[in-house]
Amino acid sequence: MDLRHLRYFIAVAEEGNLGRAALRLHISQPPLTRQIQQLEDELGVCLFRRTPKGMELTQAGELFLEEARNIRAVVEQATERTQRAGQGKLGRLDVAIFGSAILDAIPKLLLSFRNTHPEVKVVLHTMTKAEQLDALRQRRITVGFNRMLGPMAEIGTELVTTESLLLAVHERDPLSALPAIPFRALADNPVVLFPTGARPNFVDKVMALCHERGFEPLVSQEVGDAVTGVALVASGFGVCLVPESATTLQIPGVLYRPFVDAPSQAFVDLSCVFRVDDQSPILRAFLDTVRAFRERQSARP
Amino acid sequence: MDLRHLRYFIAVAEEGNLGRAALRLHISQPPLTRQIQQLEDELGVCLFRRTPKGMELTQAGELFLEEARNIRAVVEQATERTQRAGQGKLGRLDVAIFGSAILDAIPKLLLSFRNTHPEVKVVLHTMTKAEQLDALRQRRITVGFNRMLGPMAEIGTELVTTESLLLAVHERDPLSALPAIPFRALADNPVVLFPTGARPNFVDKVMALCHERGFEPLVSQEVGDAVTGVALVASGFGVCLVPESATTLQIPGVLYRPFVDAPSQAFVDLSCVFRVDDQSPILRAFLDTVRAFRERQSARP
DNA sequence: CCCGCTTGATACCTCCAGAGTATCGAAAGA
DNA sequence: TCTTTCGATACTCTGGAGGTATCAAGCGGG
Repeated sequence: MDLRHLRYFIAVAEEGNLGRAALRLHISQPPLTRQIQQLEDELGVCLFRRTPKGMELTQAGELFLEEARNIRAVVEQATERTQRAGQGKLGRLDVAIFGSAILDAIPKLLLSFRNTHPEVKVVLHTMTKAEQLDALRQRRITVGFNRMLGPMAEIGTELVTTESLLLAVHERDPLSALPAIPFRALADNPVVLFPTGARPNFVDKVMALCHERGFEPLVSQEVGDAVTGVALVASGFGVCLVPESATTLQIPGVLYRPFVDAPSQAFVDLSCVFRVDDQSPILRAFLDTVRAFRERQSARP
Repeated sequence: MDLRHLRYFIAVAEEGNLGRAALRLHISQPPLTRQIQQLEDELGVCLFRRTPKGMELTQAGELFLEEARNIRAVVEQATERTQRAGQGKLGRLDVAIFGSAILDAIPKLLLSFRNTHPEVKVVLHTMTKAEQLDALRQRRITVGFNRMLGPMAEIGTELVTTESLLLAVHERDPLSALPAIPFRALADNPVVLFPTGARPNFVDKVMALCHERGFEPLVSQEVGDAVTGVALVASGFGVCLVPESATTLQIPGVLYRPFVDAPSQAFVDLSCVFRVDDQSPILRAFLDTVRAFRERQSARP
């Protein structure tokens, strides 16, 4: 049996007459006769009463008509859903994020994607950078977010946003009296650094900036993420270099200050990572959203 | 799109490899390649990732796999149900009965049919003989039950059972003292006759039997059906000729007696009627049940 | 009562699409 | 580097879907 048989059968049942059905199907009457006979033979069931007035459905035929219409509807729905999936409008997107990155850009980005692709289920996974790359290779995630990403084989990156560095200081720290901090202040004040873990990371960035200026920072503590770092600042562990978005964290006692001498490399990027060979339409749609987001950001800084 | 495409697609998805899928489908690999390409072109969606290891489903492909399996199941179920309908095992049978015939044979018959064809919904309609014939012609019913049926154009009959005539008498009627009644007694006792309505009927039968013996029955009342007739006997209206099955009506004060001289034509038949041109498998199955029932009846009288 | 119209069925032909054979190119493993 | 395994392509062939012509049966009108 074939979908053609069903199409023909429905036409004959609805027209009640081979000639008119053939007309509607844009074929001639004899092949239609044969296709209906073939269908009946294959089912082993008589579907029509042949009368001089036309074709009348038998009881079995009436039942089969319902079934045939149902099959047709199911097939149509299946193709429609598959096409939406093929356009990246239906499905699932597994996204990896790192501990404290959910501060500013990522929620906005995910919200924007959700608005344009309401039928895509976005699943979030918290992972370190190394775990993200592993998960990408195993296809457990489709896209990851991270900072300080170097070029990697098989992995593509797309910049989300670039943030300048700020210094988190305690309100009772004398530095907080200054509206902007000179970078060298890091040589004399204990600094909380993050994250520990896979290199290259934010710590390297800060160390490089200091070495560039010919001094060694006074490291008081290394922690896992920005939230912990700012918490330690609140407890008097010293100061902490954080990306702009960390200012979302309003912790009592902590103030954020820019650098007065704004070093040219005192910026940190947030990018997303994905397999370069991944042609998934959902990923493509997501990357489009990322690009649109970045353009909107740079348009009104 | 074609059911063949779905079959091929499912095979490739399950084997993960064109070669093995082709083997399983008993075709060679190149046509399979083309059919899958065709399916993808038609949907406008990429369903597989081609890798050197084989064919991996994309996300859209996975969704379509579920849909395809579902379609296959729906089609299978449709053919299966249609085939059962074609064998008369699934569907609906509209049956006409007359007022008081539901006494003995018909309930047993319907019960027996219900046991062998549990998925056929039997719908009962109460109709007079003339209404039954009309309804048959308009296909509002498939089979009817009645007595005293002559040959009719386009209508076939199948004998259900033949019952001998009994006389219903009141227990205070002197006739009730006799274990069997002489037929001539009808000449001297008031008789309740039924039914009124379309000829030929049971009344004609009784009149003919009397005339055959050269007397005219003393008619006290004509009524519509056996139940009313027996009720009148209970009220002292006289005697009433009834078919054997009426003895199921156990009304206080009414006794049933056979005729002592059992006239050879003192039998009345119950038949079913149907369109001779009706090839419906449910009707055929029902008529088979009727024949089997009659044979069982005549085997142990 | 016959003729014409409508209905589905049959015979025969044509041609396309699905299936087969041979072969290629790419990637992974020995 | 060579071999194996995978999918893709080019070419050919054949079965079956579709077309034309025609038939047989039943109904309605003259």
